[in-house]
Amino acid sequence: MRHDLLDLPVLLLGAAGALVEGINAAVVARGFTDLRPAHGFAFVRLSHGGATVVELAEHLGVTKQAASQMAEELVRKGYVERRPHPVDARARLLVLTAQGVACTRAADEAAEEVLRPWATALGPERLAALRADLSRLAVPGRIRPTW
Amino acid sequence: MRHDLLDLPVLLLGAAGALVEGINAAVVARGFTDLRPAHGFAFVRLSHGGATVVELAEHLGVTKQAASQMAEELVRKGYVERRPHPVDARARLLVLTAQGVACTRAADEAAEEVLRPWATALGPERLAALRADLSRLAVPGRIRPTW
DNA sequence: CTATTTGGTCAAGTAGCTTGACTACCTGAG
DNA sequence: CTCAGGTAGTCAAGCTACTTGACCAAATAG
Repeated sequence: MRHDLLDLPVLLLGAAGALVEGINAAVVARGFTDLRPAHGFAFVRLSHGGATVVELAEHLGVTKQAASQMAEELVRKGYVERRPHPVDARARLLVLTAQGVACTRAADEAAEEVLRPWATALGPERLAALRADLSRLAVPGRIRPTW
Repeated sequence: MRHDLLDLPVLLLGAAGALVEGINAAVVARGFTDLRPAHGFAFVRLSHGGATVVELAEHLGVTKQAASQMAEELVRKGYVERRPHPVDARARLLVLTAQGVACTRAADEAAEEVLRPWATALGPERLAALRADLSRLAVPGRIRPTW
C-alpha cells in the first residue's frame, strides 16, 4: 500500500462533511430553516412507508428515547405525523406530512445541485466510478456522525 | 448526471464514518482508551511542530474556548504539553508528549490496518484513483463532524 | 392466566459545545 | 514614548442533543 493513502481518511471526511453541509445549506436556503442534517437522515428512513420510533432509532444509531425526542420535534414542526400502527397497538407509525415530503424533494434537488460541481470537476465517468468503488466497500451504513 | 449518484452522499458518509470508527477502535485496542476521534484530529494538527490554541480551534472548526478545553483535557491525560511560545508571550505552544507521539504512531498503524481490506476489495490502483479523485475536489478541509 | 418481552414516553443527568466577560500581551499611529 | 485597538488564552455560565433509568401498556411465550 502506498503510504500517501493515509490521508484518505481526511479526504473522505472532508468530502462527506462538505456534502452534508452543502446539502443542508441548500435545504435551508429553500426555506426549511428549522432542520439539521440529522433530520435529513431521519427523513430518508421515513420516506419509504414510514417507520416506528424503534426502527428510526436503529437507523440513526441512537437510543429509542433520542429517536422519540426527534420524532416529537418533527411532529411539532409539522414534518411528521403519528398514526396508529396497523398491526401493533403499542406502536405508532411515523410518516411524513406533505411538508415533510416537500422537504425531501428539496433535499434531492439540493443534493443534485451540490454534486454538479463535482461532476464538472471530475467528469461524469470518474464520478460514477467513485460511486461504484464506494458502493463496493460494503459499508455497514450506520449513520451516526456525532463524534 | 445519472440519477443514482444521489446516493453518493450516503456512501461517502458511510465510508468516512466506518473509517473513523475503525481507526478509533483500533487505537483504543492499542491501549489508548481515553480518546475520541476528535482528539485524533487535534493530534494531526499538533504533530507538525505543535500549534497554539487558536490554531487548533481553526483546524477543528470550533471556538477557541472549546479548543482550550480539549487542550486542557489532553494535558491532563498526558498526551500534550504546554510550552511558552517562542515569539509571543501571550500564546502557549501545544506540543505532543512522548505518549502523544506514541498515540499518533498507533493511529497511523490503525489507519493502515483499516485500509487494508479496502485495498484488497478494490485493488491498489482503484484505491489510489479514489484518493486522487477525492483530492481533486478541493475540499476546504474543515473537520467538524458534530451535526 | 401468568411471565417475559417489546414499543413508547417521562424524567433526570451528562458531554461537548456555545456565548459573554475578562486579563495579559502585542502592535501600530502619532 | 504613549495609548488605542487587536489578539491569545482562560473562567464562567448556558444550551442542546444525546444518555441512562424507570415506568406503563400491549404483545407474545409458556
